[in-house]
Amino acid sequence: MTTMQDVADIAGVSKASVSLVLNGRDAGHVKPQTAELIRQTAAKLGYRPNQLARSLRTSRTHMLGFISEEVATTPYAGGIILGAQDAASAYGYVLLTVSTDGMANEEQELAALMRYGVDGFLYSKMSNRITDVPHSLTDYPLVLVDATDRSKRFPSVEPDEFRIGYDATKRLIDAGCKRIAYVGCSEPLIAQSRRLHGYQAALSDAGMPIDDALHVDVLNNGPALRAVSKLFDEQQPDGFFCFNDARAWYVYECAARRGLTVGRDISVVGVDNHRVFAETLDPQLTTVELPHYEMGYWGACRLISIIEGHDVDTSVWPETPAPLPPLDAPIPATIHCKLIDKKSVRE
Amino acid sequence: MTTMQDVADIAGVSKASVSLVLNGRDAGHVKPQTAELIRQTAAKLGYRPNQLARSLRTSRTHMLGFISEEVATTPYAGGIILGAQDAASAYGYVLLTVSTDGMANEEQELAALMRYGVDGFLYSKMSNRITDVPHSLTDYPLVLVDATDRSKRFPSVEPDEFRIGYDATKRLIDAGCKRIAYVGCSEPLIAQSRRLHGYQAALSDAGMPIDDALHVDVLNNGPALRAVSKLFDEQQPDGFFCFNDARAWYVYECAARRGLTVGRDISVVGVDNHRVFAETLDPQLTTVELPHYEMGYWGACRLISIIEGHDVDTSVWPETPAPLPPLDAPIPATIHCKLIDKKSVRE
DNA sequence: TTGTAGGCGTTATCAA
DNA sequence: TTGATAACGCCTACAA
Repeated sequence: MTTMQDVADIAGVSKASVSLVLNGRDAGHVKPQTAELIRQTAAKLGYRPNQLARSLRTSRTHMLGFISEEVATTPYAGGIILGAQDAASAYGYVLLTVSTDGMANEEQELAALMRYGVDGFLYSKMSNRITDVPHSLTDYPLVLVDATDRSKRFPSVEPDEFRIGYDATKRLIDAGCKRIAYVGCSEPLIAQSRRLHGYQAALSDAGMPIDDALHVDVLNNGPALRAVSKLFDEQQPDGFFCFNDARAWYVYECAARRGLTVGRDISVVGVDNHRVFAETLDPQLTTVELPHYEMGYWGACRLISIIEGHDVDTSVWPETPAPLPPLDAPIPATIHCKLIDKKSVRE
Repeated sequence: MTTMQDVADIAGVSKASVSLVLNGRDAGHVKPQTAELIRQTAAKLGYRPNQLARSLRTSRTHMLGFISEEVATTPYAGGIILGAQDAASAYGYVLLTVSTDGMANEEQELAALMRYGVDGFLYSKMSNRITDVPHSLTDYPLVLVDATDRSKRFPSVEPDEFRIGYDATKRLIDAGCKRIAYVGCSEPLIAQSRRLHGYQAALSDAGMPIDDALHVDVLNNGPALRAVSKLFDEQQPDGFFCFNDARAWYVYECAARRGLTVGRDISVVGVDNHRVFAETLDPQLTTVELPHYEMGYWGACRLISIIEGHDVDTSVWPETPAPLPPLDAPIPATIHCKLIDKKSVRE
C-alpha cells in the first residue's frame, strides 16, 4: 500500500506539503508548480489516503451509524437503507448498519458502533411510531427516520400520511367512484388516523359525503375477510382505499368471490407495503408507494448537515427534493415525506 | 474519552501491561494481582478501546463489507443482513453495508470500503444467480451469499432449492393431495429448475406419476392468470406448489372465482417471497420460507473463518447449524442452505 | 514480571 | 513556501 510518505519521497517534498495539496488546502501555502507535481506523482502511484489514520488524527470518521429495528421483518427496509446510502455516498460518507431486531443487547451494539467512532446516528423504525431514543445516543448527532421522537429533541423524517390518504382517495374520486370505502388498520398507528383524515378531507373537498358506514378497520386473517365481506354486501362500495396491500388482498378476494373484477367493476388503491401487487397486478392501477427511499435520503442529508455544522434552511426542505434522482415509481411522485425539526415544525 | 494511558496512570502501571491484560495476553507475563487491578480500574473508568487506533496498528479493522444488489427491490434483503450481522456481532465484527442497486459506480463504492480497511467482503445477490465477482474484490477474503461464483474460486452460500421443492411437494402429498401442480417461473433462474426437480423427486418417491400437464411456468399479470385458469379447468389439480407467493396469488384468485376455498377444496404451498400471505392467511398452511437469515449467518461465519485463518471443517457445515438461534418460523426448519466450497463441492 | 520506545499513516503547529 | 516534529491511541519487540 502506498502511503503519503512514499508520495513525498518520490516527489522530493515533505509529507506536510503532500497533505496540504491533497486536501485542497494549498492555496497560498504551496507553490502551484510543486502542487501540480505532487498531484501527478500521487496519481501515478495510485495513492489512496488511509481513512483510519486520518480518522485517528481528526477524530472524524465519515461513518454514519444506521440503526434499524425490523430490517428483517419488513420488506421496505432496503429502500430506507438505499436512500441513506445514496445521500451518504454523495457526501463522502459510508454506512455502518446495525439491526436490533430480536436483540436484547441493543446497547452493546451501539457501543460497538461508538468504538468505531461513527460521526452520528440514523435511528430508524419501519413504521412511524412515537419512539424513545436510547439514552446512549443522545450525545451524538442524531436523526430519526420513519419514527417520531417522543421528547421532540431530535429531528425526524416521516411519511406525510395525510397526503397519502388524500391523494389515494383523490385518485379514486378522479376515477369516477361514488361510494369510496376506507379499509383501515385496527392497530393504533400514526399512519392509520392520518390516512383516515386525508381520506375524509379528499371526500369533503370533492363535495362528497363522509359516511362512517364506509369505513372499517381490520386486523388479519378470517375476521378481516369477514368484515370486508360485510362491507361489500351492506354498502356495495365502488372504490376502496386500503391501508396497505395486505388489506387490499381481502378486497380482491371478496371481489373475486362475487364475480367482480377489480379495475372494471370496482377500483382499489392500496398503500404498497409488500410489493406483491406490484408484481401480480397492474401497478398503475392500485398502489401508492411509501417514500422509504426519500426518508432515508433526507434523513442522511439532515444528519450530515448537523455533523458538519451547516445551517440548513429546513423550511424549503424536503418539500423540494431537487437533488433526488427522478422517481420512476409506478405513480407520479406526488407523495413526499416531511421533515420534523425544531426549526420548522408545521404541525 | 478515556484512553489506555489513563488506565495505566491510575493503576500505576505502564501502557504495555494494560494492553496485555485487556487483550487477554497476560498469561505468564503479568502478575495476576496487577492484572486484576488493571481490569478493575479499566472497568471503573469505563475504558473502551479505540478501534481506529487498534486497527491502524494491527491493520485489521474487524469490519466486513456487505455488498448487495437489490436491497431496495426485494423484501428479504433484511433477512440476509440480519443473519450476517448476528454472526458478525457474535465474533466481534461489524458490517459496512453498500448497496449497488442502481449505481453505475460500483467500483467507487468498493474503493470507499477498501479505504476504510474492511477485512473482507460478503457479496450478495437477492436470488441465486451465476455471478461474476467484481475484479477489485478478488484480492480480499470473499464469500458469496445467494449467488454462485462463475469462476468457482470463492465459496458461496446458497439455498438448497431441491430440498425446498421436495419438502413443499411432500407437504402437499402428506395433506392427501392426488393431483399436484407446479406453478413455476418462466425466467431461467437456478431456483426454477431445481425446485422443479425437487417437486418431481417427491412425486416419484411417493409413487405418484409425473404429469407434465400439471406443470406451468408463468410470468406476471394477465397472461399468468390465464395460464393458471387454464390449468384449473383442464387439469383440476387439488394441490399447488407455487414458485413464490406472487404466483400463489393467481391460484387464490382462480380458486375464489370458482367458489373454491384454499385449505378446504384445494391446498396451496408457495415459497414466501413477499410476506403478504404471511400476514393475510394462515402461514402454517401455505408458505415455505427461504433461508435468508441462515445464508447471511453462514456466509459471515465462513468469511470470518477465512479472515482469521481458521481451518473449518465444511463437510459438517452448515448442515448442522448448531450455533444458529432456534428458528420459530411458521414451518419446521427443514429447509436449509448449503455451502459451496472448494473443500466440499457436493454437486 | 514490568517498562521503554518505536511505529502504524495522518494532520497540524511552528520554525526556518 | 517549505519541512521537521509532535500528536492521535494502540500494539509489540526488546530491554531492564
